[in-house]
Amino acid sequence: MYTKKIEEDLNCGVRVAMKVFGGKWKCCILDAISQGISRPADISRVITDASPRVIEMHLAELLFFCAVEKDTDEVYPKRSEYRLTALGRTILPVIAHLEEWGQTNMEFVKDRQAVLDERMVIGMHAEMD
Amino acid sequence: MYTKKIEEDLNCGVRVAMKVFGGKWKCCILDAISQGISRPADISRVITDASPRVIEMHLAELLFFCAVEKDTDEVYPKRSEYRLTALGRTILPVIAHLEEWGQTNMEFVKDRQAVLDERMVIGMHAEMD
DNA sequence: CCCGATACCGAATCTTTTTTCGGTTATTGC
DNA sequence: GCAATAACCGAAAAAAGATTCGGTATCGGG
Repeated sequence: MYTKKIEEDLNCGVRVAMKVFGGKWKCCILDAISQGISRPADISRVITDASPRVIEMHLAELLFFCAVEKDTDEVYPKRSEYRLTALGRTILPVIAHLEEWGQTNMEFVKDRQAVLDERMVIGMHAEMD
Repeated sequence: MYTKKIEEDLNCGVRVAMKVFGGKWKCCILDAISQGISRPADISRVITDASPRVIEMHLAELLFFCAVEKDTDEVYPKRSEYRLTALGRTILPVIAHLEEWGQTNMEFVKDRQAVLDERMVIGMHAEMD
């Protein structure tokens, strides 16, 4: 985990939520675990865009904030199983809400992003609209 | 806006949502605008922790993705008013959901964070739990 | 005529987050 | 005995994002 230089304000609900499940891949990880994909190696195989390292780090943070719990077989080959806690399960509907908004507006956002990408290639003339 | 080096995947709803309102202060800005605080200078006065510059940049992005619309008086002193678009209004319930989760779990998350902060001061001995 | 207000932009600098890469431990399969 | 697997950690490097600072423009008050 990181040591922050700038004091963070956890008096805002949105910030608190982002603290717990705001990492780049945390929603994907929680989603995978909720589907029964419980071992780190399996999660890595499902979320191929994320490096195994970041999945480890995110799992450690989710564990620390008690969104997931771990159960490790200490004999080798080590096998860990991650499961959602009661707290973790309360996050799922919030993620579902985010996911729904994103799915609804995906095409529009992609289109706008394409405009932006094009501008970067050409050289950023023209206005923002 | 920033030029990304790593190609981002906008096929995930959560990522799409975070793209549009995932900046550090975007939820606060949308909330302020929804309450009728429409001018940049006023938003800055309300969100004192954010620099005016980042508010400008976030407003530009919200504008680009059509979450807000702008209406500028081109005579000096320039006065701009930002309002939520129909799209922007659809974000509010999602933010409310995030905010609610955060409020519900604020004390718990703060407590865990305190454990982490303490560890940083002392020097990071001990396990993660 | 300078100072403050308003809006906004560019660029350097910092902080935070993610990625990459190498390592540890110990078992199983060849 | 060597490679593959599993989980995980540390540290450097890269990328993303936020902040700071200075600048533009123009009006109005003192």
